[in-house]
Parts: sequence; structure tokens; C-alpha cells
Amino acid sequence: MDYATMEKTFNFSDVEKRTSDSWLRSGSFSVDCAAIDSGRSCYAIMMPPPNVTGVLHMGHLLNNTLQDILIRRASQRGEVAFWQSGTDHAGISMQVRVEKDLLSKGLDAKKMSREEFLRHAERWRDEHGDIILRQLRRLGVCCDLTRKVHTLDRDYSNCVLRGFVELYRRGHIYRGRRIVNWCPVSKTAISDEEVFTREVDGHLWRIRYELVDEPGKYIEVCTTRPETIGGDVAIAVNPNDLRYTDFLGKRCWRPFPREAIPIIADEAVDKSFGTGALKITPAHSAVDFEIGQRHNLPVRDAMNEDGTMNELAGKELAGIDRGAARVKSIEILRELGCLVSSEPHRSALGISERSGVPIEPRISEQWFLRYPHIDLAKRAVEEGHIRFFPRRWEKTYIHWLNNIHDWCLSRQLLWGHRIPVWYRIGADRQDPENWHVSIDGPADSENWERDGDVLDTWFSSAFWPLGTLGWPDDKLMETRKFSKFYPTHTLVTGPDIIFFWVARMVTMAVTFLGNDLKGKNLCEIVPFRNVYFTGIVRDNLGRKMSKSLGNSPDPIELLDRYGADSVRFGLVSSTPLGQDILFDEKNLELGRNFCTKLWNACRFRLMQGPPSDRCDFASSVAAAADGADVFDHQMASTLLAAFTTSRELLEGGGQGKSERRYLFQASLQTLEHFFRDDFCDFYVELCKWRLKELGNRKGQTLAMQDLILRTLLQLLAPFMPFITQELWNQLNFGTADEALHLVQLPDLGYALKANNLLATELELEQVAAFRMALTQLRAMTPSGFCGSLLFGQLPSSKPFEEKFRRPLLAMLGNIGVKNVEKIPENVAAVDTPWGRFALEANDGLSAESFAKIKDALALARRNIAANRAKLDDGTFLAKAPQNVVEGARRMLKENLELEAQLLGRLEGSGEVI
RNA sequence: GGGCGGCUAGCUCAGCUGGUUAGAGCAACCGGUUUACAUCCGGUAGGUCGCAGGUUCGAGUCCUGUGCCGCCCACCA
Repeated sequence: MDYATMEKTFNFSDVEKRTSDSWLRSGSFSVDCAAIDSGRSCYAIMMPPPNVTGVLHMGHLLNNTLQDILIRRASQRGEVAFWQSGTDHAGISMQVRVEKDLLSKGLDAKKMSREEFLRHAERWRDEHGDIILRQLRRLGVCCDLTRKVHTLDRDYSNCVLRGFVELYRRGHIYRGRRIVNWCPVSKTAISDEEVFTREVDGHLWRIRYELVDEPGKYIEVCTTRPETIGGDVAIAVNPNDLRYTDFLGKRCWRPFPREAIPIIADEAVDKSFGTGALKITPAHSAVDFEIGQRHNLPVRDAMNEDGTMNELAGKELAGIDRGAARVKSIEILRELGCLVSSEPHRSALGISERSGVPIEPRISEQWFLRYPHIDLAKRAVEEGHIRFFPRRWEKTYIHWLNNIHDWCLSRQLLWGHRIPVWYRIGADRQDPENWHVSIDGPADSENWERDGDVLDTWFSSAFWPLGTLGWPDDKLMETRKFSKFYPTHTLVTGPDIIFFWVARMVTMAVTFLGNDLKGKNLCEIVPFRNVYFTGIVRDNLGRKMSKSLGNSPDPIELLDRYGADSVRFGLVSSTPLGQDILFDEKNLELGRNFCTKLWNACRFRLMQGPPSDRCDFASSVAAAADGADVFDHQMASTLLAAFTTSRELLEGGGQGKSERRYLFQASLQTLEHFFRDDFCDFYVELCKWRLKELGNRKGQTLAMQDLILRTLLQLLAPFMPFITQELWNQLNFGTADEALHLVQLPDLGYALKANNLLATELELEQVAAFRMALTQLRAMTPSGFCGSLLFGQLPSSKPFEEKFRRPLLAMLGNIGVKNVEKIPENVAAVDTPWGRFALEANDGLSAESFAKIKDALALARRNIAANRAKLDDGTFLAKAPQNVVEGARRMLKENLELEAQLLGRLEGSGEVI
């Protein structure tokens, strides 16, 4: 009889498509509003919104697989799981992207009006912005796309602007003329976080400035930026620097454009660097700017916004780019006789993360945020209201908050949230009296003009958990169930955006909710309770994936070739906690092999008989328990152990291991190990014999397999949703169109116990001994062995029951057994609770086995010596805990016995040692 | 200049509060199977736990120092 109806292998492309459709059709990705209202507990994850300009990469795959696992598992626990998805408008990148796109169509963005440009950008976004989210569907992500949010959506924008206005009203946002990081390519200010430093080899030039009133006498300064000399407004020295006491209060000539500038004293100058004298260019250096402020110096901005020099830099440099201007300025200085010397110098240069060019410290008028409630943001993490996994990132977070600088919020771009500030037309913009700050603008709008700048993209991202859930609009918050889903449960993201995003979300949340919700505890207003930091996906040589190296695989192609489940398996199983991931396609092959094996285990089950018509867990357990034997009991216990361990590793809750959770890899490994080693290699092999010889137990045997498979499929479902769903259907475990991730995990421990399926201590020992004996006997069975098994019962041993004897022989390959009085001393033997086993040997010890016995003997003697030494040590006996001492005693006893046995064998073989 | 992480088998990593003979997967090697398993199973070998001290009855695990590798932060022109 052949019941097999399944294909031979898992055809993932058909199944993925069919299954996806079915999940969507049945609404299994939608949030169950009825359930929320009925009081079920709620679980939410905010997906880090991919940029609209983004291209799907391995990092997305990993990050979203992990979130998907958490969400599906939450559903399986019976919680109402909500996974917020959406996209980020991606300020600068998007503007650059669209400009490029327009250029390729022969259109010049710079000649367009704001409105015209935005129309193009919006069209581009609507066409391309969601691509990643759609591609993620291929991976199986179960987020609810009907609730996706884009950061420029009306409601969300409203939230962002409301945040700005509120922060302004509370005095945290101010407008100021200060030095900012200027990107000369994008022609906008950027935040400190968008600048990374790179060590660059350059020169330190020593330049002399002649004193105005004492020709022939000079003061020398050192600089790396001679092109900014035109911006010099003073020379500063440290007030305690005795070398320069005479120079103070005098004036010297700026070499070019030639002009007299004062020599001043300021504490900020380092005596030990260079000559100890510093040229002050307030428009081109943050330190100089501060010094300038203190001494009321003018600001001479010698540079244009595109990084070229202007007239103030001297007419020789005007219009020349800053790089070329540096070379030129040195030539000029040399001609003027002002260049004293030059030496190689290595310095840290700020690079714009966006355009890759050196940033320019530039004086400009911008909006800044003085971070509010840093104390609360710190406490949230320090006091454990938000927990980081791995924990060490807490230090990075706290350190950043401790050294925080004001945040330059405004960007000189078109794409983004336009700053909600209006200036009275024709009036002084410096004067706050002429400002209007609100979401809707002034009533007499004809008298006002709006600020042309937009907000930093990350400012809007900081509101993600608030804005997506409808804050600050009461009605929206009600329909989006803010009160149920906030605080969200877990944030899954990369440690590289702790500053950009994580810390800022916390800051905004505690600032706004701390005020609105009076009397609430900090733990109720944080945006998320846990943050899981993923590693960076690197190639198998540990290199960062990059286009130029060509080492970044195309995720879609991988999904095409291996299937989503294999890709997910491969990613998860190469994810160590808190370290970077070395991606190797080999892991995807392992994933595929695992899928094939899982598929075939289920196929084998169906080959033995039709699927059960019991589709509920309870009757499945009952059927499995009816007539179960010691092996079934042991399997049930092992299943429970895997069930519990796997869940604890992922979901936490283990005893004495409080912080251990989110161990995706270990959790999956536990299941794989159970499936392969316990279920397939032992239990199914045992069942093959059982099905052949014990026809009357077939029903129970298959029921037991069903119980194990259905539990396993459920546990694996979050990791590999497609194949498990398909097998679940094929095996008839659920009702038609039932989404596996919505089927609640059973209370397995209770059910097994209630049905007397769990093994006793004795049974566990027996099966362990059985499997040990099987392993050892297999190991010593030569290939093609056709002798028989010798069995010698010892006086102290327990009876070797039929229930162990028959399966043992069957699993050894159906060899015969001979009961003997005594196992000969010269053969390798296996000791079990039932007696001593050996394979009948035709000849004496081979050289090989002789060597083995000698090795074993040496090891036994080492152990004997080690344990004797311990037990002879009075301090050890006095101080070590009882169980450790007993362990040592047992070890000694066992090894002494082993030694005797091995010696006996060697003697029996006539060998002398 | 600060800070963080890594260094355990050829490779990638486990190893929780110090306690039996340091583990897994992959690769290697040997053997078997190809009527569940585009495979699978069984087995073998492989480690002075970066180095040096210290604490302890006992250290991969704790402390101190140190060496490499990587990352982050920092206004010395």
C-alpha cells in the first residue's frame, strides 16, 4: 500500500507563491482588531523603514527575517502581533537620486521651482519607493502593508512638525549663526553624526606674519589650511605663553589680502602645538569661531557654498576650489616670503557621509536642537526600562548622551519636511519677534514667507514609534491602538544607528510622553522595551559588502535559487550574538538540505499511512499516548526539552538565565538537532522496525510521529514559514486555509503529563543506555560484519527485556544474539544496565584495536591520577561542594573499573605492556 | 588621545553565576546506504583556550599586565 502523495522534493517556488497568496487572502497579516478589543495582549515591532532610494541588500534580509521570526512567534503565543512597516523619505539621498534621474532626461533640477521639483520627486517615490517592501514579501515577511507609513505622509508629517513646534515652544529649538558641517557637494548643512573622520596625510605649514609697527619682526603660525588665510581676523596665543608676551596687543599683517589684524590671547590655544600661535578664522573653524566670539572679532567668510573661494580669500584665489586654492596659496606665500617651512602632517579630516568629500566647517544660519531630557533618555536604559541585546551597546549609548552636542536640524534641500517657520517679509530675520512658528502658518500669510529649508531626515525618523501610531492626534491614536501597542516590544536594528535613530527616538518619546501622560512611569513611555542589535553582514572573508568589491550577492537571485526558507535558515544559522555575520552561500545550501530532509521526514510519514483526520492537538496527544512504550515516552520528553529550550533561547524566560534571549541561532539549532539526531536518526529508524513487525501498533506509532511533527513544524514555522505551512497542510494538521503562524503553540508540558506520555527517570536512563550501547556497538562493528552479538548477563544487571532486545538487534542490522556465560576478556565490550555486550571475534586483537586499548588505558590512568590527587587533597574535600567531590569519587571508581577491564583484555590477548 | 569588541579544532562559532574527560557545524579522512531524504547515516582524526603573571582546593571562565586584529568616539590648528 502506498499512500505517498507528496512530490519527492520541496518545490519552493510553487509553494512560496501559493502560500503567500493564501496568507494574504485569509487576512493573516492584518492586525486582528476584534482581538485587541477583547483584551488579548498586544505585541508590536517597528520595522526600521527602508529608504525610498534603497536597494535591497543582505542586511535587510537578515534584519527582516529576525523581526518576522519575533512577530510570528508572538502570534503563536496568542498575542495580537503588529509589525509596523513603512518607508523613509531619505532627504539628501533622494534629492540626489532625483536630480540625477532628471539629468538623464535632460532636465535641470536647479532651474525648477520647488513645486516642480517636488512633483518629480513624488512621482519617482511613488514608482520606486515601495520596491524594497514588496521584495521583502518574497522573504515571507508578514508585516501588514495596508498599515504602512511613509515619513512624508500627511499624518506623519503633522506629527513631525508638531514635534518641532512643541520643542520650539519649550525652548529646546533655537536659530543661530554658527559653525556647522557643510557639505559643499550637496550644499547643505549636515549633522555631526553624518560626518566620519579619516586620517589624511597632509602638511603643516609654518607661515610668518610681519608686525605692523615693527617691520622685520614676525610672528609665526602653523596651519594645515593656508587657503583660509583670507579669513584670518586675528592671531591668538595662550596668555601664559611667555614667548609671546611682547606681541600681545600688537598688530600684524595678514599676508594676503594684506590687512592688519590684532594679536590676542586666548586660553584655548595650545602652547605646545606648532609655534604656539594660532591664526583665527572664525568663519572656517569651530574653535576659531568661539575665540572670535569671546574677543568680539569680525567674521570673514572667504568661501562660497560650493567650496570655491571668494573675493575675501584674495583675488588670486577667488573662484578657485578649496583644494586647488591650497596649492595656489602656498605659491603666493612663498613668493611673498611668508612661507617659513612645511612638514608632513597627519590629521583627522571630516568627511561627508553623503558625498564622500571633506566637509567644510562653515558659518551659517541654522536651526538647532538642544536635546531635551537627556537625563530621562539615560535613565531609561540605565534603569533597564529599555534593555539592549547585547548589553555592551548600552555603554555606547550612554557615552553619546553624555557628550552630546546640539543638533543642526535644518537642511538646505527641497525634499523633506519644510521647517514650520515663517518670517515677516522685509523684517529682520534675526529677531524672533519676526518669526512665526506653527504647523499651519500665520493667518495673514501674505505678510510672511516660509523658511526655505527642510528638516534633517533623522529628525522625522525620531518620531517613528510615535507618529506611526497616530501621535499626537487623539483620534488617530485611538484607531491605531496606540495605547495597546505602545511601548513596542522589540526594536531590531544595527548598532551603527544608535546615535542617528535609537537614542533620538528615546529622547523624543520621553520628552513628549513624559509630559502628556502625567504620573506615568518611565517604563510606560519608552518607545520600545528591548533593542536587538544585529551584526553587519560581511562576506566570508570578513570584508564589508560593497558594490566596488562585487562581493554582495543579489538577494533576489538568492531567493530564486534557494528559496526563502533556505535563505532564512542560512542567515539565522550564521548569526552569532552581537558579532558581525560572515555570509557564506554554503549556509544556504545547508538550509536547503535541511528543508529537503524536513520535507522527506513528512513524506515518509505519509508513505506509512494516510494523514490523520484529527486536526487538533489534544486528540493527537491522546492517540500518541494510547499504547506508548518506553521509547515513545523518551521521545516525548526529548521533544518537550527541545520545545522548552528552543523557546527560552528565543523568547527568554529561562530560569537563572535572565538576559538570555534573542539567541536565534541557538534556538534554531536546538530544533535542528532534535529533528535530525533524535527524531530522524533514532526514532524514525526505530519506527521502521516497529511498523514492520508490530502491525498492531501502527496507529499509535503514526500518531506519535504526527505529534512530534506537528509540534516541530509549529516551532520551526517562524524560522521557515513556507515549508512548514505546506507540510502542515499536507499532513492535515490544520483546517483548510489556516495560517500556521496564527495557530497557538500548545501547552506541551501539561498535555504530555496529563496523558502520561512523559518518561520516568528510569525510562530516560534506559533509553539513554540503549542508545549509548547502539552507538558503541555500531562503532565497533566492522563493515560487512556478519557474526553475532554476544550477551553476557552479569549477576548485578537487570533483565534484558524483549522490548530492548528486539529493537537493538534490528537496528544493528538484524544480527543474531548469543547468550554466553561470560564475555571473553580479549574482546571489546559494551557495558549496559542489562549486561555486557560484545561482537563475536574470530581472531585476536588487531594492531589497530590494540593501539586503541592502549590509548584508552592511558586516558583512564590519567583520570585516575587526577581524581586521586583531588581526593587525597584535604582542602579539596573540605572546600569543594559535595556534588563535585562525589563526582570525583565516581570518576575514580569508573576509571578504576575501566582500567581493570582494559588490562584484562590486553592480558587475554597475550600482549604485555 | 579615550572607549569597546575579538583572539577556543584547518574554517565559522558555543562554552550562562569558576567545578566531572573543553563542545557543535563545516572542511578533512574512513566506511556504509541510494525504495523517506538532488542525499542521508555511522565513525576517525584534529585544541599548551593570543601571551605572561596572580587569586583559588580548582581558571577557557575572575583580577593585573601585555601582544596582535577590528570597530567607535575625540575641536590640537
